[in-house]
Amino acid sequence: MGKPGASAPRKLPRQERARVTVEAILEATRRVVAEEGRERATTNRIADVAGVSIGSLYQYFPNKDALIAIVQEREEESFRRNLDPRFESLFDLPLLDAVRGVVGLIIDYHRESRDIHNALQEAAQPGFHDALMERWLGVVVAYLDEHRDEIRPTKLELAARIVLEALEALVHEMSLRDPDLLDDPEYASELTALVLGYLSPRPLHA
Amino acid sequence: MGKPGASAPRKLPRQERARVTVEAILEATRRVVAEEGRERATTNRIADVAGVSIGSLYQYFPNKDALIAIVQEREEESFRRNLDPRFESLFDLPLLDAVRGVVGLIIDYHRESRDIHNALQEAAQPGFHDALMERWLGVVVAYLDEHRDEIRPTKLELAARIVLEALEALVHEMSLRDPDLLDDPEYASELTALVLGYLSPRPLHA
Amino acid sequence: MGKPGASAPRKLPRQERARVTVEAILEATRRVVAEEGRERATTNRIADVAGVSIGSLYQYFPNKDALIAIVQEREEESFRRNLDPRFESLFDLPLLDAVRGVVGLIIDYHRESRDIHNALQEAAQPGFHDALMERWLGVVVAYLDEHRDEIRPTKLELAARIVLEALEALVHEMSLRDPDLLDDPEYASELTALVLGYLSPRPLHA
Amino acid sequence: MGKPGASAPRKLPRQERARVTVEAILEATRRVVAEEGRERATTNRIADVAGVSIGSLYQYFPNKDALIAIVQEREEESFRRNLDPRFESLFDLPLLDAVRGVVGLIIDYHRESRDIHNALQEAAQPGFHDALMERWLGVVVAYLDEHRDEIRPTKLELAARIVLEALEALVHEMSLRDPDLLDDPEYASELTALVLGYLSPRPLHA
DNA sequence: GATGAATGAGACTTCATTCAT
DNA sequence: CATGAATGAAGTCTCATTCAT
Repeated sequence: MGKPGASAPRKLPRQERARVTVEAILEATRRVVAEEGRERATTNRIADVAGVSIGSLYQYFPNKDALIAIVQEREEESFRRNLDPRFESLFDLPLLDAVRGVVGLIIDYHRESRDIHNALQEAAQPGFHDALMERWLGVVVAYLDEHRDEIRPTKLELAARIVLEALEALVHEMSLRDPDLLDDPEYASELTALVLGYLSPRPLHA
Repeated sequence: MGKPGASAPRKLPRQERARVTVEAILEATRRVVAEEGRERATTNRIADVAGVSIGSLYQYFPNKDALIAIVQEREEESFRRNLDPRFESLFDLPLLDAVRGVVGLIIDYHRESRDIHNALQEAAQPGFHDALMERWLGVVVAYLDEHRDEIRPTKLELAARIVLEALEALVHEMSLRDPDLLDDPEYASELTALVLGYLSPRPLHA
Repeated sequence: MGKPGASAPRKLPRQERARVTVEAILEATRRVVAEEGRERATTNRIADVAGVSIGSLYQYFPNKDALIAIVQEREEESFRRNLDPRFESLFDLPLLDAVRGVVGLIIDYHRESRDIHNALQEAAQPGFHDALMERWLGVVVAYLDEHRDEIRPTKLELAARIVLEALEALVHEMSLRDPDLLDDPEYASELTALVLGYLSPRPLHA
Repeated sequence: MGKPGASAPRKLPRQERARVTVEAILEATRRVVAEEGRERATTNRIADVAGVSIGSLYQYFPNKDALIAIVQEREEESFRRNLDPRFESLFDLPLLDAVRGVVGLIIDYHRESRDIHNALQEAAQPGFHDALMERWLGVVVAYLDEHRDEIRPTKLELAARIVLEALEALVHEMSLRDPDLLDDPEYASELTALVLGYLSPRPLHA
């Protein structure tokens, strides 16, 4: 995973009790990182919030970085499980609906995960963002390829990247700056317009 | 500024010598943060790079956060001075040219300032980004207002925000992930297409 | 023994199963200490190597020091059983052969037990060395007494100590620094010469 | 140097005050290691004994190992300065006097430095012993070479090693076990006899 | 009895900040 | 004013030992 400490728990919990502890630590990490930021997320604080001794934390995680990396992976995995199916189901829809769907999906995603997403992204690590982006990119490229004659751009990978990155950034920013906007249908429809306008074959400056 | 001990130097330098010292410290901070990242930017390291004793640093800056805040402000100010005039000069151009100009401006901006921008943004502090955004927003809104009849969106502030945020994010991402793309005219033209497509009055799904 | 909680198992194993456990722990301790050094010999590691839970370890040994003390005693005991008979059998031989025999014995001893001997000696505890020394000293003194008229020294205890200590030290050093020398018959013969030269009644500087 | 942390102070003291601090730390290390053993020699304890904050310790020494390595080097250096000249001056004397001199020297050396020598040797590091041994070995070999026709051994390096190692070990042991013996002239004369008997050309078992 | 989960004192080290010179 | 020495809270991590199951 690039960074040190990798991701394998140093000891696998055998008893139920231990599984609870591990879970508490992971959840505490998630919360502390999300709510108080990465700087505040000291191992002592995490152990504290988890209601567990510092020793227990190190019984299951080899070091702080590994712990945070694991939380990150889990977050990612969780989003993967939630969003990927919804995302892929948009595949069969016509352009307009597909775009609307993607916009909605990204908005939902940020609504749910604002804090953790944000705090984790703060890290230098590749993070979420990239993983998501990477996986979705392929799907979008394939979709654009299938609808090649309905759209203007020809460099599909570039186009896909522009679309996804723009949506992600815009929603992300808004989720930080003006969260209420996420619930405003007009915002969603403007984002849809942004994407459709970009893809649209019509002459731009006739 | 959110943080304590914000941004006023604790003591204004009276003598020339002192002004030089303050300058050295600020420049050292900038360099260390930009080149070695925020973690490595300890006050002792900064003083060292500045060729100044740690005591002197604290003579002029009440604490580390304030020091960094000031550097941030100065960076911002510097960009303001460089970019604002160029930005405002686009004001008089027709839509197409104006958009092209803004795209070029943002690309230039990131080309020059990747490291420092990036390192500072890492902070939780509002940062650059926002300041820039805030100021430009007004200009863009005004411009859109003047060209109201050439564009589709009616909520001008929202539209301006979408445009600026999308451009900023896309260029920022690319500057990190694929810096060479910043020099590719095709990338610039796609970004232009994105914005024009969004603003364009033509019916999107007639 | 100087240290607290010295050397009595906190609980004597009644069942066969328990005896096996105790044995496994002691053997694991021996191996870990010998092969990985005293620093690596944590109680958890020992329990692990013994294939036993840490709880079991503490069921039979009150603390780490006691555990190691016991291992030490057993090592000593083992050498006692192996070497003492051979040592005592030299008793009846004439001086030259007796000395040769002792030299050979000490060399063998170190060849076999370099690691454990070494690792245990590292401890501040009196250790092996002394126990061995103490027991053998008496035998040597008795022997010298019997051969009183063939040797120069009259303070027999001092002489015995000098002889044994010199041999032990020289072999020990060589076993660490140049182990191959232990197999070189010339080394053995030089050691023999050292002892005989010391004991020899002949005028040294006539 | 072998071990980590090397030996360069991380920062050279400029002011007299700092030099005093550094000295206090080194002396405290020496004392704590000598009097309480290596295990007890924690950096906090050392700082405490030095009457200095833990931060000051780390201002001048990069880590514990380096600190101890430096103390070791200094000890060695100190002995070098004290003993080497005396040792080399024995060079010109006839065999009997030279041996007596060496015995005396080694006894003096241990009388002065029992504790520190002992504690430092405990370490796995090459240590004192070896350094001393190595340097002296050459001198002794040269001496034996010059007196080649007065002595029996022909493998001079081996002989030198046996002599030095035996003396060192015997004196070392005695300094731990029966320190008063170090002041007993009879002990010295027995050691002399040991060496002379070994070197003596007379047939041992004619 | 056995297991292994849990504990927490304490070791090492960093770094923002103060203070004597 | 400038210097840099000194401080110590706080962070990461280990490991002997206890305790619930």
